[in-house]
Amino acid sequence: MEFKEAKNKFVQTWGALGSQWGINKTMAQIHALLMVSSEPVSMEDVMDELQISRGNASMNLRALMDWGIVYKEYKAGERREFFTAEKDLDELASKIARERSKREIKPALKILKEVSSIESKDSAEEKHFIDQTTKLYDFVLKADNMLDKITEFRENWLGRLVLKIMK
Amino acid sequence: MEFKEAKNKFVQTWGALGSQWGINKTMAQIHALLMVSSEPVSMEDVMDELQISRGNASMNLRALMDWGIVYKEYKAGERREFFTAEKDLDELASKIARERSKREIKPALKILKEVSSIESKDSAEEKHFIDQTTKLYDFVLKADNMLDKITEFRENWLGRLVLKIMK
DNA sequence: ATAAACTTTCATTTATTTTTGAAACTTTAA
DNA sequence: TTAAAGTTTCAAAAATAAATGAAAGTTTAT
Repeated sequence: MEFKEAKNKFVQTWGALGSQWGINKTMAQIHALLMVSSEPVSMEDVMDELQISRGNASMNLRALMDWGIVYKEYKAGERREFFTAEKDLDELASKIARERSKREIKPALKILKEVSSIESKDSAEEKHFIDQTTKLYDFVLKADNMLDKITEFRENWLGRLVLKIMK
Repeated sequence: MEFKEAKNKFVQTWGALGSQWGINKTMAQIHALLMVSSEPVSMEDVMDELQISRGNASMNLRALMDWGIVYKEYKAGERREFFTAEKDLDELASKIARERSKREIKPALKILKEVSSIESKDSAEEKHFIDQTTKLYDFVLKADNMLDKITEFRENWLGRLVLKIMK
């Protein structure tokens, strides 16, 4: 396999994986492209390589920046904007986890709490509902906190040092 | 909030959360419904409660059984089939993790390995590609193994005992 | 053997999500 | 200040994913 083929395969695979996890395919593909680019990439380049429209490129680059995993760069003497991806994988995972927690898990938790707090009538059906949603709330909360802990730990410099030494 | 309203809200929320994570909305809703039902539920009930067609109910129930998180049950003297969800949340998480690993992560890993194994030409661009995809392979592999370890641990009865005691 | 009760399948329809592209907007250099 | 270079927005179009429903397939009781 030659470079160009491999690069394309990687971009397609990353895009497909993204779709399966609820991330728009093009967004994942752009991210893949930037991940393996040694140099900052212009919007024009992204459009060319992925054969997508300017609007699409613009919107998904913005979304990636909102997620905090792609950065804008300015080159001296260049008018255009260039983009680079966060290449540190621990940092990447941590940002994705933080963002999904904020956007999806926290709001879901709020609703789980609400629905598990209804007045307990005495039917077995309602008792089971309250019991099950309460358990779910506790479980999701615990899982979410675990992600937070990992993130906190990583951001703490002493932790980082330990990580580096361990590696 | 009364029971019926709370139940509906829970089902909708679980469905929305599913969509965001790449799981078909109806599949997630059916799962939610079964999770909070104290009694086994017939296909007819599912169709009624979620206002969906027989075909849709059938296919999504099958998909949930393929994931190993919903079971068929037979009631004595009843011709119809009934369904129940896996209600143990650790078990549920473990099955979902196993299944996503098998269907999505393992195949992606295979391709990551392929593309990271191209002959290294000497351009910086190609070097960077190989370096980055190799790192990604290692990272994803490590994350995937972690999930396996957690699952293994949970399945081991001694481990289970420890878990119970810790709780 | 057969018909009633129930489930599955899949071609077609519907709904949802994503993409396009052209107009509006912004920035910069001259 | 203005026009060229570049970016963003968003209504409409296209692509994709999901749902329907009727026909085909099973199973069970008689």
